[in-house]
Amino acid sequence: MTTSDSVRVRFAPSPTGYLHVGGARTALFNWLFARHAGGKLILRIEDTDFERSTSEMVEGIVEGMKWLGLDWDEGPFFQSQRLPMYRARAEKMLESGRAYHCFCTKEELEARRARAQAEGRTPKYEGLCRKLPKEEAERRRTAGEACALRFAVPETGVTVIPDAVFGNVEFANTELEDFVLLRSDGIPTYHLSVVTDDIDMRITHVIRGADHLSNTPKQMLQYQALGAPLPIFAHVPLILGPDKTRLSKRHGATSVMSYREEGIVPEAFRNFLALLGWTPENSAKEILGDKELIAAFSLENISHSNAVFDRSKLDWFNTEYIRAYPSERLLPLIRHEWELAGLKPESNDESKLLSTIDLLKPRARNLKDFAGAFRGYFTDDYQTDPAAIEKFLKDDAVRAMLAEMAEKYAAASEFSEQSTEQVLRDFATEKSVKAGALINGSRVALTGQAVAPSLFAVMVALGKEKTVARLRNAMKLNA
RNA sequence: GGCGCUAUCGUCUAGGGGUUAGGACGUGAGAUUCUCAAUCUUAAAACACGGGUUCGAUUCCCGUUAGCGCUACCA
Repeated sequence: MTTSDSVRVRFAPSPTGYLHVGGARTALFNWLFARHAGGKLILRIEDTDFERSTSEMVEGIVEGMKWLGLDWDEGPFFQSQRLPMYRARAEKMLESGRAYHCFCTKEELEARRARAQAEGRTPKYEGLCRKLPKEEAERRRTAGEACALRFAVPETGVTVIPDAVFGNVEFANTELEDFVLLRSDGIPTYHLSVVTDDIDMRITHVIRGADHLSNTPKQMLQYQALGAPLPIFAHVPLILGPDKTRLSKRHGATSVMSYREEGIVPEAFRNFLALLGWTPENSAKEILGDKELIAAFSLENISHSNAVFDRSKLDWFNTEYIRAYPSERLLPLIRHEWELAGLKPESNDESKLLSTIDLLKPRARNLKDFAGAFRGYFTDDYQTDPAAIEKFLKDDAVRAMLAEMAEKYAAASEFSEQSTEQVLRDFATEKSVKAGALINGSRVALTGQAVAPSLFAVMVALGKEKTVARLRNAMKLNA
């Protein structure tokens, strides 16, 4: 057995919300680590909070991972289906004296917490029921009195977490309270279920958000109580919004799938996310495909500080990826955008669509551009940008000349980039105007936009018929 | 409040006892004149603060401040 094939990591979201950006980054890091090590990634759904967990959210998480291209090797496992295992673990800890029954009611607990707070003391479970004689606890429990199971935290000493990212992090045991393992309804809390599952699923590396760092001593104590080997913990700094507070709905899109809806290409999003909180060793470039990301990934290069989600950098990655994508790969994504925008391309000729996409993609920043600014390349059902008219077509004389020039094109036997340019330049000479004026005007008349690729390439892409028709129509384009 | 983590350009970061503190995104300027959201050139922009240690600290230590996290019979 080599160390590499023994690596087992997990992504363990709770289905109380869609797959958000932070969760996606955690999933990505786990995936990169597993693939780098040739290990396994396990998907585990932490749905022990029945109140808030829904199956739609499970689907949403799966959908988000698939969109990002993150595949897993085992699961999804559902904690809700593993309840007996948690109870068995809890029972073991009760038997070994590391856990005890607590009969305090929620109300009592809350009242005491409020009082502690009011008196300026640290609100912490005082261990009232810990002092209960075993026999009495057992008697009350069998008599049917509701009770939770608490872990008996050592009253002295420190628990030190050897974290692969942050190094040794120490917590005094006195700071920890006797946390609940099993709720009075028999449902495990997070603290019990993660530990149980991570042991049972033979997880070797726990890679998760730094928000769990403070919970980790509670988990370490259980490993010790259970005599189980400790996994390697690696806590990953959090992702913040532009105002440096934790990324949340307030900041707009936090669901991964909303980025697909915004026209982001999945690889661009993945690349962007990978570089949020991690930098590959001596790598000058930032555009990194999955293979490169996997090859370079290591826990050591994860940063210790939180990172701000920078939308403009995401947009840059998106631009780079759209440009680099072969048009064959872009086409299905663009078709999705066309559907959303209700655009039906007039041509069914796929090679024509592909060549038009190739022409356009160096100027695209977003998949939506193909259904928005570039609409006129695919359908006659488009609007001319008034600002573009204002810029290049407000002169009646120019518009009239374009209409006149349309007839030159109609009469032309050849229709190539060279010939179309020749026609225009000859016509400009004939009219004693600058070719540029005609070119800029034509651009607006032909595409509805002030920005486009080289005009003659555009003409060829549109074809003779459309070029003529749209130039003839130039007179009607009033600002 | 307590505990924990963190602190390099606006943002992501590299670096590390002696550096012109490097790169990328974004921003400004210029070039191109067939447009620009393309391309090229270029500029501005950072070691949070205060004490130590040291010949020398942005780097190591302590403190302060700030931000974030945890502090539930949520996960």
